[in-house]
Amino acid sequence: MFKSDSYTSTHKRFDTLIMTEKGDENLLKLETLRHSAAHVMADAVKRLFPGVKLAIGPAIEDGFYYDFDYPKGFSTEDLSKIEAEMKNIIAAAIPFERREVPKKEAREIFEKMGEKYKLELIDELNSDTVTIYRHGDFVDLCRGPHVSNTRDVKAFKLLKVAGAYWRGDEKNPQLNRIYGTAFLSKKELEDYLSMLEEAAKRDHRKLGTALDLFSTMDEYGAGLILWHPKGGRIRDAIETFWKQEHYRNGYDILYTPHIGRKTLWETSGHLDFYRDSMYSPMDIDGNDYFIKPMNCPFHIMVYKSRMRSYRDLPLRWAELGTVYRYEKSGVLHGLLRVRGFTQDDAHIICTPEQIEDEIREVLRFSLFMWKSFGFTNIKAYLATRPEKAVGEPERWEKAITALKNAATAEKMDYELDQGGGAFYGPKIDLKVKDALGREWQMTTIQFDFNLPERFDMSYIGADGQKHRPFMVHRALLGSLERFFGVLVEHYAGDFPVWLAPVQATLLTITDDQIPFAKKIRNDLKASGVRAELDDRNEKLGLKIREAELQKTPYMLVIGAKEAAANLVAVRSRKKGDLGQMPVDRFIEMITKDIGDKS
RNA sequence: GCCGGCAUAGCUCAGCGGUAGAGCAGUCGAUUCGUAAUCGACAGGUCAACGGUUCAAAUCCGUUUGCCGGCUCCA
Repeated sequence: MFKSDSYTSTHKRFDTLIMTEKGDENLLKLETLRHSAAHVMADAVKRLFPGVKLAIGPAIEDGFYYDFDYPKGFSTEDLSKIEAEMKNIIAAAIPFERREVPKKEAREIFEKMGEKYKLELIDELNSDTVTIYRHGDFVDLCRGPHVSNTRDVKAFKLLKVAGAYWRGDEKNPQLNRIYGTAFLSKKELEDYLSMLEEAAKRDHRKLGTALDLFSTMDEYGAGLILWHPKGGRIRDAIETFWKQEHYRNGYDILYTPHIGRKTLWETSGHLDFYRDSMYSPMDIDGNDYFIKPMNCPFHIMVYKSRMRSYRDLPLRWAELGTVYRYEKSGVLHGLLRVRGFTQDDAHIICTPEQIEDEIREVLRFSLFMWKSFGFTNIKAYLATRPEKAVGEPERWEKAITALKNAATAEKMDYELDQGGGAFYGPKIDLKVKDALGREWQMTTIQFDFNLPERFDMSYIGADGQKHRPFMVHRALLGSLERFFGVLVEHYAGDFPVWLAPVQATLLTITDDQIPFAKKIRNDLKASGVRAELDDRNEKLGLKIREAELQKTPYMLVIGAKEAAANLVAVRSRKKGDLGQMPVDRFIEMITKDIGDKS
């Protein structure tokens, strides 16, 4: 017999509870609720679409899904039908019941229902017994826990249908997934839905068109980006800052080619383990050349261009290196997943004694960069040695210790991904949270025990002998394309003054002020301010509206009064009308903004 | 690559078997205006491409290209 769930029965109705920011207990409740919502949805789907087979239906970070085997597939219209049926099930207030049964019995139950995926799951479970949950006629293999009654599922919404492979493997049959979300209260559901709307409004692809920052078009190829003048301005501001800070932090800057001979990629091993991401070779004078998917082999060639002494180390070589990698057509996404992109790459080559300090410096530098771009919520993920790996274990140990110590020294909490490192070295990744609380993986600091071996890199130590250096790859922003995409969404296109493509727009009221406005614009430009003049014969209201829509930080209104008194009337996008002032004072003000990165 | 959806003017979208539409943007003209949209005229399209069904295709079918949502969340 089914009996009432021991977990859920001791708890109150969930819809009366409020989820707190980090309450583990509430998180558990939320997961329970979502998982229960997935069951209710599966029940509704089985009622509406007989013959559907169930796969899996877990709670996920912002909701839940259930995978169904239903060859016809679901349409968006089906979602509202399913929602309506779910509401019936919820209104019927059916209790959830839990039962622990021997595997054999579970097999019989699901065999009778023809649930072949469930049978596969049962066979894989290690324990002798499994738990099954039931509400009404709906029975599912499930670890639980669940809410006590279907009526506890109140605030839910189905969001989208999608294809998904059984167990995420493209060789397996494709299933139909329905995504939904559920919250403990209606209020939280509404907040979540409006967050989704806000995210859609901030979509960098939309803003990219509206603010004329960049474009992608099918005429010249998928996953390739054109940077328009305004996007170019921002990128230039980023790159200028990036270079300046790299020089300040002891880096040198390299420039390396876009293509390289086959032998280089053979030596590096890329043609063995990275070929799938590389484009076909081109023939040049009978030799195969490949477009680079990474910069490292070239940096190593620079290293090997002459003998290196321990006195030369550490070497910190950075490059804004544009690489091309094959990505499956279906995964391309605006600026966030592209086929050609510019990494803010660097390689640090150093002695074993230097790695602790070097890693700590990289981490510190990285955090400084993120802060400069307005990101303060950052998490670290440390990945250690996988089973299959190259490099001596002592080197791995030393590197992991250096990564851990650096994180501790920078007071960063890190999550440990045991065995999650690449075969050639451990790494620490940083994920940053944007203004909407979404997490993006950006920075990576990665040891490499493979390439120094393959290229036989060495330096002469104090003992006069050859030694193998340590090599670290690192990208702080990741790639300029991806970083820019995240930046656009983070600021919703409303860039701080130092990044804004147009920092000040001059707005004339009548044609009479054009000569004066031109002079002011030139003064601003001479002072390094990115200024534009809107001298069209249009009303002030229209010019202001358009400058606002372009998210220009400052508008300088110039009418007869200003021209006569040699003043500008300043309107700040953030603070509104600031009144009249001499140009010099405005330049002082905006220069301070630029310097403060505000 | 696979599943599903989508592709109409520069942008946002309507039309869904019977000769291509709107708003914004553009061009021209009028207006010279004080803090989020001045008025009018004009121009703009092989309805993504190719093939098919039909007396007739933007509309129905197929292929290709591109875009969008997924395919990593594990009873």
